[in-house]
Amino acid sequence: MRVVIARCSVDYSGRLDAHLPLATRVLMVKADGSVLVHSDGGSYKPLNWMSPPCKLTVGEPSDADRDAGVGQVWTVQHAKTDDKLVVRIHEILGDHSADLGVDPGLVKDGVEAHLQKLLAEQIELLGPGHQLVRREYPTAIGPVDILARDRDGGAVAVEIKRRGEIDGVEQLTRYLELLNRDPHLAPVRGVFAAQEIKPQARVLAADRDIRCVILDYDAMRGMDDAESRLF
Amino acid sequence: MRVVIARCSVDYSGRLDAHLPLATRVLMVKADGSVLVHSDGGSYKPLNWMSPPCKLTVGEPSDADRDAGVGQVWTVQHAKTDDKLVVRIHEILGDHSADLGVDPGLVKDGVEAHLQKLLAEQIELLGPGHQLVRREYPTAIGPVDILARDRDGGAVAVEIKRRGEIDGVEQLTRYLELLNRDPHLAPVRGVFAAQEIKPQARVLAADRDIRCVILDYDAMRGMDDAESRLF
DNA sequence: GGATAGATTTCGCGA
DNA sequence: TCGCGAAGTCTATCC
Repeated sequence: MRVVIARCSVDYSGRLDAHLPLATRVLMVKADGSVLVHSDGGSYKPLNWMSPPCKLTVGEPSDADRDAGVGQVWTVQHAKTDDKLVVRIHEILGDHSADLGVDPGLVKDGVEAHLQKLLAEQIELLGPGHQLVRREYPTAIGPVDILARDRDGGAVAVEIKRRGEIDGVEQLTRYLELLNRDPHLAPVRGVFAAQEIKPQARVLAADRDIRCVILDYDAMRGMDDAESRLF
Repeated sequence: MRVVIARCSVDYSGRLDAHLPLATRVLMVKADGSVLVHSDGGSYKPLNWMSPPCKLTVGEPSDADRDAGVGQVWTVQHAKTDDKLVVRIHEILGDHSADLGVDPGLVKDGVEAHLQKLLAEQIELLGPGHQLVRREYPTAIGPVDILARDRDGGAVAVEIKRRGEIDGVEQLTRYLELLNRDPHLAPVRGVFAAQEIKPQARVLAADRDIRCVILDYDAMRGMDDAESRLF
């Protein structure tokens, strides 16, 4: 890892063209050759970057660049596409290197998979008498998050999202269309379950006779802990 | 901007919980207090981070932490949510600060808006005799990118993407459904226009009788330049 | 300010 | 490798 603080201008060409005027920025060069150009603000996203696999070449400036005050030119060429990042460095204010080694990596918890697991365990949240058929019920266009039966034995397909938006309703609609072709299942009702459901998604779901269920993650997790303690 | 190279462990809690074991990493502290934790690989996305607005507090380690070799503890608390990032620093290998000033910002070219503008100007790319009605034609669920008339006066709704995927076809389908309820417009045909259209999107479009048109951005831009030079 | 659509999205999983 | 869905997505735009 090498961190350079420099006055520079940057040009990217590839999927789009972008230009950064001359200013002082932080250049981060990673061991795999990838380069990030950061300013002192914004979010975690760099102003410009080149993703690996790519190759960094340091070259001399052209006469025109030299006259404009450029000291060196970094060219970062992507290995597989024609994406290219060119950094024209006018002045280096800091240059620091360190050997970081391989990172042991991140441990995560709390995503949609967890919601799905919890809802499968607490399937009666869909209503009294509901029973789980299975998680990830396969269809021709991909698995439905949960397939269940209601108190009367009717099939229920559940799509789970952290945030319920229009896309999720569309997805569930495609599944329902397919599942309803199966005479062993039809008629299949749809349930759209999420921690939060956007108004437009709610309207679309209502229009398609899909029921919306809000999931309380903390309550479900609490229930899970309580159950764990019992056994 | 402050860049610290340190052996540290990191814990994030908020929308999820995540933990990074002890290793050497680069910590970037921006002027707005936001913090990025980078390893020597991956893409531009940090292993962990805290977005502004937030506040960084440097504190003494607890006795247990001190026994484990922790020298100082950074707590980065988000100002509006209860997201929190805790960095336990065992050893500082480098600490560099620089005043970057405000960045003049990025100049972009080549996005969807530009494609839409170019296609509106070169509407005959849809076929001889086509005429533009308007860009961003409003509907109840949002504006259609382009509404046009074909040589026979039939209405044509165009959805434009840089990369054409299933979502775009779904979006256009929703628009068509609405537009076809308007007796002044119906029947409305659909055109899915993109620089590149994924096979699955193409199949779905064909199934819904939506025509696919590939846009050659360079050619359209060249045409635009040529027209500009004429006037 | 809330909702929506785009992103040089990136990331991870499964076929 | 490709395709698809999720993301602590982030960000700009529009209402």
